[in-house]
Amino acid sequence: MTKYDHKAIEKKWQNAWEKEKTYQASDAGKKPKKYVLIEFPYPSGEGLHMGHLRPYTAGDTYSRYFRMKGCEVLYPIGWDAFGLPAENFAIKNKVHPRVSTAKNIANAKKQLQNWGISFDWSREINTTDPDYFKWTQWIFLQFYKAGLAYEATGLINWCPKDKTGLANEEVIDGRCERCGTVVEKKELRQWYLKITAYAEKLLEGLKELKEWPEPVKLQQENWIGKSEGAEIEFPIAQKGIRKFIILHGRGSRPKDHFYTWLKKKLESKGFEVQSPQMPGGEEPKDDECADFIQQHCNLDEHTVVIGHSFGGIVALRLLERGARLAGAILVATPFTGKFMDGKNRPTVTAAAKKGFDFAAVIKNCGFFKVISDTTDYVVAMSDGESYAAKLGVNLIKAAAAKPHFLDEQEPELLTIILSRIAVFTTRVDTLPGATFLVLAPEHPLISNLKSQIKNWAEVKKYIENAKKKTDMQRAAVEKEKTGIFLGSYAVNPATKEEIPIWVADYVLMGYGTGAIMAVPAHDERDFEFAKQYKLPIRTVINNPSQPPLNLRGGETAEEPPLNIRGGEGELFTGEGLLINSDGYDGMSTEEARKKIAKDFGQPKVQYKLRDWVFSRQRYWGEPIPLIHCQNCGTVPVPEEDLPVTLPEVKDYEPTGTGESPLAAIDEWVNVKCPNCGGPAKRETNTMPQWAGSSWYWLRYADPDNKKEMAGKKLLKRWTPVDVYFGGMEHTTLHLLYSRFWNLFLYDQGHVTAKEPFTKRVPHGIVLGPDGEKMSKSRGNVVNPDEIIEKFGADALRMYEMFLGPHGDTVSWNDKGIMGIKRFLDRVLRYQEISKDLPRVEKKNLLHKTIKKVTQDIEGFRFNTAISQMMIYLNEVWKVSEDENRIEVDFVTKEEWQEFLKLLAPFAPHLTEELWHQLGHKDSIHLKEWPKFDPKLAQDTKVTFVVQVLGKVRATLEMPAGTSQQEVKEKALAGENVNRHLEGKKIVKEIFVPDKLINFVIK
RNA sequence: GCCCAGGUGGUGGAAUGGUUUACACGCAGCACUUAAAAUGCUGUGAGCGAAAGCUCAUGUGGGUUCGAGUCCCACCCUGGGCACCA
Repeated sequence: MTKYDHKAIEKKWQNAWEKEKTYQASDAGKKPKKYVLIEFPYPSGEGLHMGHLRPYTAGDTYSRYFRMKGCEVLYPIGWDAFGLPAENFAIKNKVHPRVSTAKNIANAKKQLQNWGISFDWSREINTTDPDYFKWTQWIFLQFYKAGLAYEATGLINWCPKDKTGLANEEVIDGRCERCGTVVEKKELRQWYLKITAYAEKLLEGLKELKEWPEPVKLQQENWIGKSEGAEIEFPIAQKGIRKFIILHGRGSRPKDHFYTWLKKKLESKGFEVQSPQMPGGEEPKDDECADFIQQHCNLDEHTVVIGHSFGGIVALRLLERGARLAGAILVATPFTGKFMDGKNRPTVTAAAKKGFDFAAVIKNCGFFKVISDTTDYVVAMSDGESYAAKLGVNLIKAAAAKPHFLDEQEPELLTIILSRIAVFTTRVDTLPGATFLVLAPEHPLISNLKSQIKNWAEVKKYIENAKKKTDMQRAAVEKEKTGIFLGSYAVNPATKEEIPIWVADYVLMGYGTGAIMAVPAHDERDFEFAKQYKLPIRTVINNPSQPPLNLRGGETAEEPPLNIRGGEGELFTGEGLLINSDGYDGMSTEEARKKIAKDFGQPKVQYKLRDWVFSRQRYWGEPIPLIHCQNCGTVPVPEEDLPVTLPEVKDYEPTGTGESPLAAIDEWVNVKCPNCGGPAKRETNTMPQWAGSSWYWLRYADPDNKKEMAGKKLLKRWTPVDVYFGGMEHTTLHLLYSRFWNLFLYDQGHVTAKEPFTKRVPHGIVLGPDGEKMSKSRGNVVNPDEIIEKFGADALRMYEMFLGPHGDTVSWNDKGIMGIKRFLDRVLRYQEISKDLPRVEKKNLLHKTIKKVTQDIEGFRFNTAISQMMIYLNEVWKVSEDENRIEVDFVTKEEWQEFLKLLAPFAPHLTEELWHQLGHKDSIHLKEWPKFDPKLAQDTKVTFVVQVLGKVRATLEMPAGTSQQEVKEKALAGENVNRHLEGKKIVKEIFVPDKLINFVIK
């Protein structure tokens, strides 16, 4: 008995396929295209594992099937080779990541070839290849030019072990996705991609993805987290302010910038406003201006001075001279007199350099607000920070509509000046029930209120503690809510009542406005908080399942409303009719939402999705192609200078200070500004690993293009990807990022398909034999290469698919593979021993098998396709004791060849070998896929089930299509059936053709 | 807590509302062999029975139906995602 020498045969055909370029996809030709994609691997030092094998084999089987179906199949492969492991290896062993990566790639490539995967190797790509990342950088520049890449300082997730910032999506359960370290919050200047600008498009696009699994779409939808509601502003109760004076900046006039707009806004709130033109024009002097104001304006304890830029210096000068004011608001003031753009403004600098008598300034002023613009590139944030500290307040950071607050309208400024607290809510209808406000500990307005906060030390302690807690700790406390009263009150715009303002860490700065209106009677969290601190709970919606309350909320007309004693009341979060809400009483919650939003707020849509932190402080990534020039600000690297490659460094160690190791390479960092030729510095942050994988499928279409990311013609030929195999774990990472990039590139006219992946097929995880996740530490890792050594690639591939449905998590079972091995051996032996023997046709079974295998491959039910082929072989393979004495007929050569073709996508090596042994000279993998005749695929003989009262009492073998009458007659002749019918009357008869007959008796 | 997916023999799993347990593993018996391995054949949900056959079994409890693993309601458990998102 011959045994299948898998080693020799598999090698032989792998070499032949490579030589013949059997799987190369043609850019030309008339065949319909089919683009099948798997998630390209990270070439780690460990090599590829079972987790790679499963999707790659599925994609391979699928691709081979469509090739035989007559499609031009593109099944490409590449390497996602930037990333931390290579860099950490470099740090440890002082080997350049390029070197270790190349070695790992060579190894992984060999593995893939041993697995017999039919990749088109001519299109192999590598994200670390400068010819590739040139275009990754180019795409970044398109984002930058479109205003979708921006730099900002913010609290970001920071991994202390990897010493780099992380995107929101990379934090799993409060831990770093890569190394599992608890993530900290760190304030850093970072690059962001404005994925939030695409939130709506990403959400809308999901609707078009008809061939995506619902759970994947749902998970993305939840991640984007759209909620529709309203923003409402609560004015802070401030008594005693009657007048504002607006002091303009250097060289400006009262009609410039936001001044006129602000004046009108403040006047409409009933304040008196003066906006005088100060002397000095382009070169104003602070003392002259102060003189002028003192002469022309009435300054008193009811006046607040707003100083913009140079105007801020004048304001402080006035206070220093003894003017008494209610408050001073300093907007983007260059306190140190230094400018980031390098330009000279001599009088401003001179005025600032004089300094101030802070003791006098503080003594004469009720409150200070120091406001800096996070997008300012003229006045440094540090100016604001140091002066805020000297004035004893926290700096208020605001995003100006135009840098340095130069726009005609600056809404954020108005909010700060008026001390209004904006809240976002999806339940505007409950506004009359808002009995207090809660700010997040990071809320910028808190420092604003400082002068009014009597227990500042306590508040400060609370805030600092909250900031120290990680997200995980903050969420873990869940049960007990903590918070502290700020001593200030805001006005509920609906009830006009003054309600207390609290700080509590159950309110998150990152969502909405970082402040909420608390409606304890109708929100679970607010309810808990109110109970804890005995705050009033006012019912404003009647619970329909409870006895109705009167419109004032009491049970009888005489009873007072239900908002009396703090901490007492009921919670109801459902819908109903409004009560206790004056003009809104009796309305449904739905009606009230519309009406109250119209009266007191404006409609607003909020998303949970945050912008994508796009910079990493590491070496082994694509350098962000920007240059910082003292004169021109941030300048993109000209496209003709791309790619910006990585310099050689001695040390790959991250600095840990928030700067990349690249920052230490002076000869790389220092460049000439492409704009003005002056001295400039390169951006030293690199891109996250997700960058290279966010467009790679586009490059496969046109991998050697030197002029473009990918040519339109070839993009049209190949994209979108028809089927994308991959893991659930990428749903809110790679898959979302890729859709974002593709949608953006589509909007910019660079790609031809709006959505990148027509169909998404998730695969299950392969667990170890113990049912646990395979890991070195558990010692349950099954190495695919060892299995191949023992059983061959065909057996391994088929067994992986046979283990269970493609989407399910499966456990590897060492013994099970023998079943597949036996099957393959039997296929081989069948062909051997059936030579020169008489043959018969098994048409029905063959067509049934063709039908099942075809439909199962298309439906990704590879396991049942394999079962059907086993059934076929079992049926034709019946040998008595002596193998040479044939008991059952062999099928004809024609039928056998059809069977081999069915098996070809699953066991490519064996079938190719047998195919050639039958005398063929060409590859089985390019032969036409068998067709089935639906009539022949049906059974000629069927088993009828005879039931009495739904219970099986007999079965009948009869030809398909037998009439009800005939079946009934035969059924009633049966002994057992008769016994159950005895003495009863048949009241009903149910007949299902070719299936069953059921007698209902009485 | 909320949102998904799932729960079927000793095991992996199969099953358009129609014989539950296909296919495979494992196990048992038999054949071949001096023997073992390999290979082949037969059997294999549980209980009762000599057999014919009967009863009970798809997480639990109800319901719809001539008939439910499949549809509906409630609950339990496992896996995945989100998690104070206002």
